[in-house]
Amino acid sequence: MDTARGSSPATPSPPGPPRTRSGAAPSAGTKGVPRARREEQILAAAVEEFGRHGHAAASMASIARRVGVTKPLLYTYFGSKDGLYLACLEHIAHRLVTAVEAAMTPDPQGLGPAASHVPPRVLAAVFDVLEEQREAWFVLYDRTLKPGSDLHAAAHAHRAAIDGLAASGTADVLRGQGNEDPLDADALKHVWTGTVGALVGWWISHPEQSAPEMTARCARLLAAIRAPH
Amino acid sequence: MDTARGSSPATPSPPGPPRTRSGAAPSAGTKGVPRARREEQILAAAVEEFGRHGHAAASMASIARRVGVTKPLLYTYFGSKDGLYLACLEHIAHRLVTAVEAAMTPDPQGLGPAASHVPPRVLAAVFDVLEEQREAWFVLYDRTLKPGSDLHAAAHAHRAAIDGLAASGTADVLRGQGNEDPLDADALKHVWTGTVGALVGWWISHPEQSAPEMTARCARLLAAIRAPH
DNA sequence: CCGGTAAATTACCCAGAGGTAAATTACCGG
DNA sequence: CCGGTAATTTACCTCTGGGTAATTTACCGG
Repeated sequence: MDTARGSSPATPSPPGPPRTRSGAAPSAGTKGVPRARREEQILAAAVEEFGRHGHAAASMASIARRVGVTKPLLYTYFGSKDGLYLACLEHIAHRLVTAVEAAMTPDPQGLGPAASHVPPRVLAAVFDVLEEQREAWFVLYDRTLKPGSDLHAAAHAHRAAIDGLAASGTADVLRGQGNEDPLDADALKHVWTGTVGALVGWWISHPEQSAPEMTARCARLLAAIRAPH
Repeated sequence: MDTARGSSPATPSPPGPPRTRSGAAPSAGTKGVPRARREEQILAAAVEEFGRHGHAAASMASIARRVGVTKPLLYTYFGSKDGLYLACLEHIAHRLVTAVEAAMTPDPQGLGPAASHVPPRVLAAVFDVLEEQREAWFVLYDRTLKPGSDLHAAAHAHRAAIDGLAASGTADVLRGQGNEDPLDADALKHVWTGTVGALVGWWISHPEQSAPEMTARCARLLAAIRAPH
């Protein structure tokens, strides 16, 4: 009783291909899904599992089941649990960095956008990237990774690009205030990424909200926080 | 509510307790530590483990090892892993709620403190409670609990009291702005607790910082965020 | 039609973690 | 000095989960 068996997998079997003489057999052999597409499916399922439960609590068998496939396939494609995790890390880090970079350095003529317009733009970019895979954020920001492990280091490294962008933004805020304390800057950066995480967490528990709706809501909240009270 | 409270010595390693004929043997038999004190030690170790790695990734053996004791003792004292987790939950939820409540409704004569003074007061209270067990926060706010499980429900229930306090504070801010949207209020509450979590996370990675130092830093950061930029 | 290869499965192994029964050691009151 | 009880360990069971070897099924080019 190890892996998926019998009933139809997550994705309904593609309309044309293989299909043994019997109606729909969960037997061995190719299912006509090329490796590249399978890898995408596996990656998507893995991101969701890892993001939801954290690296340690996520199980390979569970990911395989979600895709409608068995464990060994994951191992032939990704080598190991850590290998799969690393692939997830790279995948989403790349997408997030690209989007956030674009949001922070936009219009070609002239300088960057006005400082106070940056946070909403960044949030919009993040929500857009995460729309279909909201848990992805928590793969990157997985607090349960054992400090000192390779994975912890890898996650830290992949976060570095995003954290760097966050740091440049928050540092400006503090410098404008005459605050040059590097620890304050580091802490504020942490608070910013933590806030994004909190927003994504809220979004996950409100699946009906669209990315643009989230963006609008965040604009309201940011305004409320900044107003004098 | 617990076990007998004796008049036995109270310092860490009692000067003259048991000790077999040999110098120091890891053998069976009592070590002279009364149940109540052992339970405290176990609870402390468990909070740290659960907070660091999340419920699923934490191991009983690891907790036992940290205390300098073996697994069966944990089971005779707390019944099961979930039982121990529940005990942790109750312990820290109680301490946090008490402290935050006190911070939000202080001076007996007159109304509560000025609205803008509340957040720093709450943070000070939280940092004070968590000073010696910073990871405790993440036992309460453990994102890796499987939704639908008993533990998830229990954690949610224990968070409820704190979240309620957060909600009352954040709702005021929004109402002062003319914003009555309940979803906005819920999201802002989530952002606030998330921010506290982010600050605690930063604190954990900077062990040399004292609670008062954290409080001061947060005051600076709050001011910086609220100032026009 | 035949073999090669890609896509998958079945059936395992093994370490580790939750959990338990039974024995062991020390103390304390009579 | 004796027995009861609290504190604690040793040794074990079992199930889950990462990981692997060998095998099966389907397609494709000659």
